[in-house]
Amino acid sequence: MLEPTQLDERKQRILKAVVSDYTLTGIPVGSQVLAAKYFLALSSATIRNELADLVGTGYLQQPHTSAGRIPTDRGYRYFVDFLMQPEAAPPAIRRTVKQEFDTAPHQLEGILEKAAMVLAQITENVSLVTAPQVSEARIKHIDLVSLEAQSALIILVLEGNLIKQQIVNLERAISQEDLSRMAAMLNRKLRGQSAEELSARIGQLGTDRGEQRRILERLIESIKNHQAQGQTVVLHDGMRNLLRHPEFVEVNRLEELLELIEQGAQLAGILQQVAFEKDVEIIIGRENTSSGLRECSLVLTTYKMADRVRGTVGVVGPTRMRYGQIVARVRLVSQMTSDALANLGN
Amino acid sequence: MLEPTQLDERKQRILKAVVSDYTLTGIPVGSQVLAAKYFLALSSATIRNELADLVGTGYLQQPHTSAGRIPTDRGYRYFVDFLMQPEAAPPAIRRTVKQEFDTAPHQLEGILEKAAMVLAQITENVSLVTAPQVSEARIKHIDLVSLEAQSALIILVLEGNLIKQQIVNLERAISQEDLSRMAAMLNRKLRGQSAEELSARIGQLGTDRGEQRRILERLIESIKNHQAQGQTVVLHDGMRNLLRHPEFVEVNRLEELLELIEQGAQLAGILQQVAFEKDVEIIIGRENTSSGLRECSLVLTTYKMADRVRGTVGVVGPTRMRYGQIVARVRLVSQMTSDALANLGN
DNA sequence: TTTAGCACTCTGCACGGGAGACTGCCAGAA
DNA sequence: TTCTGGCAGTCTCCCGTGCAGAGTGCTAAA
Repeated sequence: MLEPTQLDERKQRILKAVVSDYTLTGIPVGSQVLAAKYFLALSSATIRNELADLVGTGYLQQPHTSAGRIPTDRGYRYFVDFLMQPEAAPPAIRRTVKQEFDTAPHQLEGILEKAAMVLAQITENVSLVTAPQVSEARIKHIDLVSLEAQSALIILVLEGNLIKQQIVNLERAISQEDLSRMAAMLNRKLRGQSAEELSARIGQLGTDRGEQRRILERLIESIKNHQAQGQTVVLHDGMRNLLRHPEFVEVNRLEELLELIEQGAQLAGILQQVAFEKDVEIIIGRENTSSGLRECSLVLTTYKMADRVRGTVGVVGPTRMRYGQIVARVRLVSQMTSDALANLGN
Repeated sequence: MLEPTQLDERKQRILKAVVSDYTLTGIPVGSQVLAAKYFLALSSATIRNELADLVGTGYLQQPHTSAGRIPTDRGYRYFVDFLMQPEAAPPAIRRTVKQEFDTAPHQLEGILEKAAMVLAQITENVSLVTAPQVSEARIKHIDLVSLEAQSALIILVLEGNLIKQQIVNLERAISQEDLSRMAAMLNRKLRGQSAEELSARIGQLGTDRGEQRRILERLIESIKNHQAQGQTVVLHDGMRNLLRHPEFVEVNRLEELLELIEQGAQLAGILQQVAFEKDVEIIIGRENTSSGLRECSLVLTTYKMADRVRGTVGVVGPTRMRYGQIVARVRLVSQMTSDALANLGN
């Protein structure tokens, strides 16, 4: 990997200035601008030499001969790893966020939707939020509802008051009374466990309880299916914000991107594969495996519930984004989300 | 209102040809094209005279002096009311739709999501689907789950296996056993009623059951709140399709439109106000009250559950759309949605 | 009432030239 | 050795021009 020592201090300052200026203005940055705005002690000629070096080593590029410089993906990466400093969100923003979370419903999905909405708003980009894995969530309550035609509805109340439902077909019609009794029994035995743990536990119900056992098997099976289909839900908001960015005036790229976001399945895969070594993970431009994201960056972090990491919150936008600002705001929303989920209790 | 007799038969045929050709090609239609493609018996000069009349009466317009004609909103309205004939969806499309609905989950929200997805796909526009009013839906099952800190979770299973939840604060902690007993009682008394009917029924529980009554009041209240906030959910899909239409290369309009769709609240209002006199309602261009839709058309119809109209399905797209085709496809999806919901039983 | 012909208008596109921005390089200064 | 001023070169962007093409409206004749 890159070492910060690869660039001397002056080159670092110049790279930082180019990234900062370009992310703000969207205009390629020339040596004169740099000299005037950032390096009063140096002449533009000196800066030109440094810029040429930075182009040579792949941190900057030139759209055309007589244009200023813009960062390459590598340049952004260096900036993000070694030069960037998060810009704490201003009080007004913090206040808005707090207000929004205060009015969120006391329930997992509502909170995540709120998180997506707020994050899109304060970053002016597209927000992404993954819902937790169902199989890892503890079961709070099980209910069985009799439907006509020999089938029943299984209702699972999970941590965060998340509700999952599934229809099971039974061999014979079972009355609501019997189902309620069964549900009461299941509640006594299974409360507080996760669906994953359920699989192990299933033998302990005894062989004589054929019907219960079958229902339980269906239940576990359905939860696993949910998982296997890669059905991780990815909430998103703020697509409209994409249109504001000049990099998307060409509509072709945008279409691919919108499709990726609307369909969600591929995104879910990407978000789950992210290795969270640091608190905030940033994926820049061509570092993305997906072609639709080749000119985009992702800024991602996680949120927690009951002290365990449960899902991802983050932002997609053009590679030219104000990383320092966005990182701070993504972190803020992640924190508020975790707090809101903690207030749900268990 | 307009009478079909306002236009003689030849003008009708010309208007129809202009609308058809323009919706297909997107190119303003000139007199020569019309003569060559549609009116072999007439010269272009004759058609020019007719076109000039149609411009004079407001059915057509000219983008500029030396361009062909395009329909005005009024022209589209006339076309839709008197000239259009629905184009039955081809077997391949019908098959896709059927397959998608066959794989939909047995549950209201899943079916509506499927409807939105399919409709977006087969119309290549943005689909809209409203969820039913909660207050009108019959209650299948009520469950109460004890949470820590003197609160409980009310779970309502409604028609279509739609689940609604709400947290209530209690004066004192109540054990899960007591809550379950209470739930069993509520189930016996309230099953099969709608939330609206519940309000009337509340007195019959007797004054002695203070705690139950309070829970019930909260429950009704929460359902009403749901309603009052105009919280009608509007599902949508296919935003990416908008980018394909040449009318949206100018990104300004698009942004307003995307915002309208993503936020949903205003749309919900529009969709609920639609008076369904015919089976399919079409709103064209400036007939829309909302400024974001001034250059869009809506093609809307309803779906049913248990023989009652419960929600709206439809499409938003540019005014230049193939109305005949879209109407047939919206109808198809509406029908399939109603069928799928019927299979859920009650 | 329809048609042929014609002059007219407007768009779209290609071309060209000039202004502006920025560079790279070189020679001289620190 | 490092920095700087100067200068020629290059490329984009913008604007004006001119031309081809499409389509019209009008007029006069069939």
